[in-house]
Amino acid sequence: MSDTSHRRERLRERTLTEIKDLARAQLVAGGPAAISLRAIAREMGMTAAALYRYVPALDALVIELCTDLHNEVRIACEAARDADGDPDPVRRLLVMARELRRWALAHRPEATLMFGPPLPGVEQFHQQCDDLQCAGAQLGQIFVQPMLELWQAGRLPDIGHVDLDRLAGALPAHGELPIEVTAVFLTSWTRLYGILAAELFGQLTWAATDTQPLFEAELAFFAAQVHPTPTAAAASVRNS
Amino acid sequence: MSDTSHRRERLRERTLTEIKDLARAQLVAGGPAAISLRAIAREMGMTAAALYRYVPALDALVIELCTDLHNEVRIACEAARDADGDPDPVRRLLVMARELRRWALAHRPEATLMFGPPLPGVEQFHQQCDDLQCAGAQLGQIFVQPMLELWQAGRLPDIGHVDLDRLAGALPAHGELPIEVTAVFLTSWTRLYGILAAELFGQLTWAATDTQPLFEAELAFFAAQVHPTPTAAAASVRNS
DNA sequence: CGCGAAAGTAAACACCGTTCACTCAAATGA
DNA sequence: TCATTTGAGTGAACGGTGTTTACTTTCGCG
Repeated sequence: MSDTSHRRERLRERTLTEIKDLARAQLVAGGPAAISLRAIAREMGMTAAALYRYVPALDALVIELCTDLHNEVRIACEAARDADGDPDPVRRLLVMARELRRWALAHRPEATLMFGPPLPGVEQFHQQCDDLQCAGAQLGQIFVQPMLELWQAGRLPDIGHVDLDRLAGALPAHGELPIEVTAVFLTSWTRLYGILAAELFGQLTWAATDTQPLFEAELAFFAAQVHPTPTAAAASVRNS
Repeated sequence: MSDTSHRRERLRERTLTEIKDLARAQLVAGGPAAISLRAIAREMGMTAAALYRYVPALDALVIELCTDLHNEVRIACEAARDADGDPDPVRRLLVMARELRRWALAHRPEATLMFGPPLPGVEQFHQQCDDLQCAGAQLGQIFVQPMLELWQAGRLPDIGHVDLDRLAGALPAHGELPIEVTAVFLTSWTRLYGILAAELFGQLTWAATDTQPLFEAELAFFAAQVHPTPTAAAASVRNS
């Protein structure tokens, strides 16, 4: 009973992955706005209405795709980190950040969907705060974790001029992180995000065409700010 | 002859501003994707086809709206700067940056349109590099200018770890700026942009709900990096 | 084999951008 | 002043979108 039922489910899941694959293909081909249920159905030789057996609405499909992408880039960063092998937190951060940028520029439409503004109304926005940002938070966590290690080792950079009291009042409930780690993470993350998003969205095409020097400079700046451990780990600033 | 013709032109221009006003109202109400020619025409008691006497296409209308918004925020920043009156370049930069953030958060849909990814295809993207980024560049220029003054006064912050050679190879032709100024500008601009865009796009709702401490920290950090002039101007770090 | 649930279809509704042929009024020139 | 040209606006159509509803078909399970 469950055997054939499983076959059913597998078929269903296969159809759903086909839907998501086609959605991604459309995303790659024409950007986030080009994702269309009718076009997916057309390509699958089906009616658009049939897709509603698998997806409650277009928004949900886009959100799910967005979640998958967050996981994909997180796994890519983790893989790059593990492939490098260096246990030094700073080195791990640099490797992951570079992989994040590499992935984003190699998958611009996907990155635009992930890091750009949420598409339609406000519902999806809140959804992003709960469901998707779960994946988004997981992506952030792999950067938070090495910073936490740095903090535990007393190597965390000084939080420049951040008003910790006010920042502490603006944190979500689930934050069990030391406020210093949060401050350093947010500062570094938004700096990298700014360079990446600005390039992705063509915000500074009038000022520069290659943001790699800026990105590397932020990485080097961060690394230089980390308090050196007496033993080694000062040579990890070097590029890969 | 030209008298009546002028009246005609005024009427035409009045209609065009009405179109753009309604487009902006839709933008405010429902985000960039909610801008619709048919809805504008409906609200004006006209046919959608009639709008094509005033606007070549929806994309062009959005681009023009975007240009207007860039000018509007630039003028707002200039006004804040002039209202403050302090001639110190650092002080002017801080005032303008704060006004930029205040405006963006007070006009989130408009800011999303301006600072988010370009909506449809790639054509608009290039248009943004030429026509719109003309307005975008002007917005950037009011921040470049005080930095240029700082450079002339020998007070420009040290460009952290930016690879100036590589950066110099990635600049558009129209750049007659000293490379150090460009480097400092791009670094500071992308840092502020990152905080602003991240908040606008809900990218770190899982990590923080108020980015004001981060923004102020970046400003303070920049101000602290400026080489002090022998006379005064070190007290201008204070908030307004 | 027959039943029932799941999958898929067809049609409709309400939108959207855009184009084309057409009307109508107003400004222009002789 | 009168005919003409120009511009604004209309109506209909084409092709596209998301979504819902009622209906049909298919297929696994008892």
